[in-house]
Amino acid sequence: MHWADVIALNLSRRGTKHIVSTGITPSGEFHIGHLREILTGEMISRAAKDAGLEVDFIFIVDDADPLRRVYPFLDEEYSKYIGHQIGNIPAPNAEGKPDYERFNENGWNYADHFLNPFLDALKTIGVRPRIVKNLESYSSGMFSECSKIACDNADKIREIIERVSGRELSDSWFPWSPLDSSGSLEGVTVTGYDFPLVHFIDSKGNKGSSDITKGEGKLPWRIDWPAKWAWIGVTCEAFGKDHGASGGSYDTGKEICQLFGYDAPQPLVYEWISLKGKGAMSSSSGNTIGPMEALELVPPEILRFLIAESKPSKAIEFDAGMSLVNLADEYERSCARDLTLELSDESLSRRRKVQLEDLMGAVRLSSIERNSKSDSSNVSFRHLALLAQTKSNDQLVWDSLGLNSSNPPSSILIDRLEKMRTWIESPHFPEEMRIKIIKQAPVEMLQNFSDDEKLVLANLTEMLENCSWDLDTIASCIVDSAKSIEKSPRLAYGVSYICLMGAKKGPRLAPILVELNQQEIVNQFRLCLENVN
RNA sequence: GGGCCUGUAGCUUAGUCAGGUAGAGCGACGGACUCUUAAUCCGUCGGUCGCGGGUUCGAACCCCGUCAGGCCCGCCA
Repeated sequence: MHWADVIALNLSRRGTKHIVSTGITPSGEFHIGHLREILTGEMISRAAKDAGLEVDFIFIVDDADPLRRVYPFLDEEYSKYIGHQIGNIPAPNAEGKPDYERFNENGWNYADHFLNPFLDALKTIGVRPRIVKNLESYSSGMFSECSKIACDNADKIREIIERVSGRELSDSWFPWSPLDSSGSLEGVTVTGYDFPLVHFIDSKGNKGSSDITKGEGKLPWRIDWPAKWAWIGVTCEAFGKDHGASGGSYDTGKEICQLFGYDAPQPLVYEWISLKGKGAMSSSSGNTIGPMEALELVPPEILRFLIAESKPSKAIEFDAGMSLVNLADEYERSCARDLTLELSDESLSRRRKVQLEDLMGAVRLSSIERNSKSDSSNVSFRHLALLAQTKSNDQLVWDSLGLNSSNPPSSILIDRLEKMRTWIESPHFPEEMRIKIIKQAPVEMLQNFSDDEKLVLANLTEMLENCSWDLDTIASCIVDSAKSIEKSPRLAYGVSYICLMGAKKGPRLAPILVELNQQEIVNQFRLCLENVN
């Protein structure tokens, strides 16, 4: 059974109504690592719906979190906002400076600045969660009840965190972080509690009080999280392995949640996505691929497939080079198979059955719209990469695929071709996929030619020189150059590939040659002929 | 120091919860085809399941130890 279906099955044992939650702090540019958080949750939701459950899928935006430091993409001016809640400070402009104008005019804040493009990207991959903003939730009193319980039971919470995480909390620790008069959560020391007020002294020695029912501060993360579960009614949440480690925030949250009179949600821990050969994704080192950038290259259903086919516990190494080709082709191959039919075979081993079920689940969860047929283009990535490189315009590609006005290309295929062209232009496109005629064939390969191959090369050179330069003629020249000495055309193709591309195999030749200059090609063959002996 | 996750064919991996002769895809190799293009079709090769012990009639799976990579135990999501 697919991993998402396994979770759905567990959920069905707990009840029929569920709230599946995900959450991210928009403290900087999103990257595809964040996509795993959202997609994992979305796939669980979809699987749960498929299992007949009623599901609400939400995305909690942690815009109540403070700005931790001045990130490399920010101007030094942001240092004054350290400790301030990211939903309450201006967004950076192109130079990384705070954009006061937009902030004052229409409230364009730091969190939204990073969040909104991500939400757009989510739309294109078929993810439309209900958005819950933390800052709003605090100020509208959604956290009030849990905040009161937390403050009333500060000792119990302290005990749980110290025992479960094994770390010691300072004497001044309190389960509420008040905002000081300047709007900062940092350097504030709690001095007393008298519901609904938490009294404090800030870093400059100013005293003040924070009303916990009005969002004049927030719960620290380890309490904030279980409080969300409780007030929202979260029954399932997928989270990164950092939270999932034993003694981590899920473990403490699970117990703290009980104080709120709520059972912790069904957990699912997922691994990180890293960039192949470059280690973990990190915005500061520039070692990152944003969801938007990824979606320019990768068709959305294939990005989904990447997440769907990997078990959450497996680390994913993302790579926009050859791995992408293989991934996309595997998706196409899988779509083309009739997995239901294959599964109906009684003689299948249990193992084989499980494999087919998982694959079927992955394909099902990869389609952009739930319950739609798989978003297959029926053309392999490899094939499309060739067409995009050898055909100068889209119409020629459709012609080659046998598509015309009565049998037009699908919107998926049109989208694929557009992305393919972007990809080919990008530095991510793998060299081994790039079609290019080399200037000089490797002499070593030429000198290993058999007598037959030499003969074919001589034939071919002469035939190409004298033929008319069109598709059919070129093709028959190649075939005939071998047939004339009663050899398989394969031999002639092999010879041609070595001379033109330095490899034993290659893409179908005639359509490529016809785009090139006849005399240059002939000259190249002639040059090879001189080198064979 | 304490804990968690991962380690299976060249690559990606399934199988580990419920122990029963190691499964798959890709690649590679061989063959067919050159009449939709690195395609397609057919076939072959490929694994001491990180390592060492233990339990068992039987271990990739359970137990103990060990090595390697990653993560958490810093209010950090």
